[in-house]
Amino acid sequence: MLSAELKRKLSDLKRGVDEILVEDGFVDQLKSGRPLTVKAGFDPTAPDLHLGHTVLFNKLKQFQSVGHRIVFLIGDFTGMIGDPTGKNVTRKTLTREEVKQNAETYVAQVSKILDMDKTEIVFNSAWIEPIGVSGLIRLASHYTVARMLERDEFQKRYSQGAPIAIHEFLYPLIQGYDSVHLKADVELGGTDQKFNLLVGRELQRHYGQTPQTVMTMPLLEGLDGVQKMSKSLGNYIGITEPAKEIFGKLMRISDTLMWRYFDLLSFKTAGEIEALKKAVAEGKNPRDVKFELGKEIVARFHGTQAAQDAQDAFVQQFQQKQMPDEIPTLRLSSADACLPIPQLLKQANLVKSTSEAIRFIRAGAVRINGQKIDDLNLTIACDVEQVYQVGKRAFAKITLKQEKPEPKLHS
RNA sequence: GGAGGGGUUCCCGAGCGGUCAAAGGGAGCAGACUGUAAAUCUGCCGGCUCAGCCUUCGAAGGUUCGAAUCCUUCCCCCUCCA
Repeated sequence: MLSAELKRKLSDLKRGVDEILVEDGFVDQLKSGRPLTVKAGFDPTAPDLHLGHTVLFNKLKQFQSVGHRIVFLIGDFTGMIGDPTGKNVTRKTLTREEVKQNAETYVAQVSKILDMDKTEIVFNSAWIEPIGVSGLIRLASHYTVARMLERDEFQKRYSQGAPIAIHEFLYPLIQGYDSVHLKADVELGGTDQKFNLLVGRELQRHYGQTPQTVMTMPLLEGLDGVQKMSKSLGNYIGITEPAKEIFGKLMRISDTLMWRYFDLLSFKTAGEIEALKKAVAEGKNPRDVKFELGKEIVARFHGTQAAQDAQDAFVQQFQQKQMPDEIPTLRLSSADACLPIPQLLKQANLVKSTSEAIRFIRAGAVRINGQKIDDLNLTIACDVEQVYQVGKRAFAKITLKQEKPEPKLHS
């Protein structure tokens, strides 16, 4: 029978988790009362973290705050192989310098969530390289092809006759060996990592260790609400983005998705979230609930004041349709006394091309000083400061200056 | 080693000598509506000195008045057999 305290610990740590393997083992570990070694591995490739990544960090943070030992593993060795999960996208091999730099960026960003003073950062090349080819072969002897093929991804590809390169088998093995080396008690990963994480258990058993507890965290959907959040799909919110940007993006997610974000990103208790749901069901405007989400997340990365400012600016700009307080000011130069509007917008980077500018003007999306314009041939005179707006979000205060043309040298 | 299929604009995918900057769908963007939601409707969706011109259909050559479409060589991907 579990004590009440243990039960509470367990359910706190289980919150938001997709799956725990094996829960009984985990309970035993918690019972022991000793600090657990909690491992999570990361590719050294993409140092730009987004909210999707933070789901995992939030969980690490939780472990850390109750006194467990966090090992932050940078997979610089495995990074050279490439995880089979993402099909067979060829990865560029990184130099040591690049890996180091990426790692530093990682640490800087993660420090918004984790206490880095209490976090150990390790690189798996440190122990994988020394074991050499013979070590690798010995390692490979601990696992069978049949077991490898159990992996969903491999099975699918194998039965479809799609290629599986041998080196792809090595990834889970090495990742598993990391757990052996670190004597990990718990390993966290995304649900897509389940297989790899389980290999770690298997290998630890072979090396006479108690198998680690595997905890998988759900993948956070991106802004579109369907595909997982990822940089390459462009449906992400980066944690280094400006406060207003994060706030604005969060406001644009659908009401349904909002609850998912609450579950995976908010530090509110399950009870608090339930209460919000109930309030909305009883007629509270979901927008206001979304405000709360936005503020909490922005505050995490930019502080409370910035969060409040972001909300105020948002209300002003979009609800009251006023111009934002801060509009970037630009000074552009022109060889002539005036410049056609499409060129001006392009030079100001409000549009990608003059063709795009023309399209926007035709669509009625361009305003000058709040006044919609429809004249494609409009030219802008020098020395007049005006506010240009393209679409709902892009603003710039621009003054055009006539510059003397470069004296042309006859060659 | 043998046989076959294929590389088209962000993605999928039609086109198979001129009417092709290239159908259709998706994504994206803008406009309307709103809560900057979602859904829906409308439009746009290579570039430019924009009623015209320039550059795109794996790469390079060639045939032709004219090629994404035909020919040659090369590169790459995939399937089946061994």
